[in-house]
Amino acid sequence: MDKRTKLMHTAKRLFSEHGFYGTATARIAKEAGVSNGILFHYFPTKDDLIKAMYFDIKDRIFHYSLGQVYKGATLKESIYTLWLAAVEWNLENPEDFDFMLQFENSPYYSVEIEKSHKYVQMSVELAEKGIEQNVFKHLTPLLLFQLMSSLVDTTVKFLRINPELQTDIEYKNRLFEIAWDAIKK
Amino acid sequence: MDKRTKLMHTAKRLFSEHGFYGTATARIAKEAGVSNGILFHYFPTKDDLIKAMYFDIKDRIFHYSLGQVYKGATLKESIYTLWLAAVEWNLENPEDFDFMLQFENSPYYSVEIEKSHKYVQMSVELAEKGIEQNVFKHLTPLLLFQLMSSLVDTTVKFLRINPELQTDIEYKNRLFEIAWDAIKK
DNA sequence: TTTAAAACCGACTGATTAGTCAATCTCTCG
DNA sequence: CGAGAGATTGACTAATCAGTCGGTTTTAAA
Repeated sequence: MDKRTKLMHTAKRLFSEHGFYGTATARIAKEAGVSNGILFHYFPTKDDLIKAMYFDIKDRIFHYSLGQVYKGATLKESIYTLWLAAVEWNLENPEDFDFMLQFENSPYYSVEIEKSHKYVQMSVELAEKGIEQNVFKHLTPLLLFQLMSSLVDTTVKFLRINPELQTDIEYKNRLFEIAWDAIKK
Repeated sequence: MDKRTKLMHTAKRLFSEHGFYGTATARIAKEAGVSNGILFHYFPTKDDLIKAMYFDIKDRIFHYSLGQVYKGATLKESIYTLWLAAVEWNLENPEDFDFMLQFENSPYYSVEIEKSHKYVQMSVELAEKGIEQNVFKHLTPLLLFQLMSSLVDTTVKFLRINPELQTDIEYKNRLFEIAWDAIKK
């Protein structure tokens, strides 16, 4: 693993545990087993590191989710697949999840940053389709996406403190129905 | 206004704008027009200040919301009233809203802290009632509350970037239906 | 009026921080 | 091989930070 990646791994762990505030750059470098200088070689400022991590995580969840949806699926099937992919990915990557929550609710974040990512763009297109087909409530597509996202987040938080339900696919289906009922007409 | 309150007001403004990380205690004291020492007289550590602010905000939204629900209301009416009260309070107090989002998604936060507040306890009781009456989905009451909360947050974020909709009560009712559909059986 | 506690001040400090820099090493490719 | 670019080091610094402290003022009750 190259040092840039090592740094991001360590930073993710420390940020999710101690927050942006509680994590010194020197500590990140030290625990990553690299020199202090190399951190600033790859990420000119601490903020750059934080933002780079955000885009990296979004990229990975995007590719993970996209690989799951298949062409012939109905709209509900596609939404279900994406919902489940997001839930499971976040459960399997708790540090990424915590990092994202912190980032998206910090002053770093803005709607512009959100909209700039392919993952969001693709989801919004799907929402538009659902509205056209009269399957979804007639609301702004971006809002529908944000609603789904926040329900995913809440679901993940819930399953994290109830790990015995994580393997119960029947229960997960019921949790999906919450999200589906929220957006469907 | 006493200095303790002044400090909390200023801290709220600075935290919501620059984050916990980006706000120095000295700056809070200076902009509040009080001495540095008095901050640590009232709040022994910066963390104490942050936590005190959290409980203060929860208290205020609790009293605001509770004043709105009336005795004879049906379950749906009560939920609607609480939903609307939360949405409007957050829209009218954007700094409190931003602060809460940051706090609740930071390492400061835990389920224990959440459950410790009356506002949550009362909401959970309402959720229990709805489940018993077979009006709500049969899920953990706390989960139902958390779902509602996150939908309120998403709604507030949405209305903030679409201010022209904030006075449209018809539109707000449609937004409420999202939340209602999510939890109702 | 006395007294004690609480409120208040702001200069100060020791620790910590993000970021720099001059030097060395490693890799790649002509 | 040789040369240039990128990778890497870690000691260093200037700034900043949370929190302290010795002393003064205000408050309120006795």
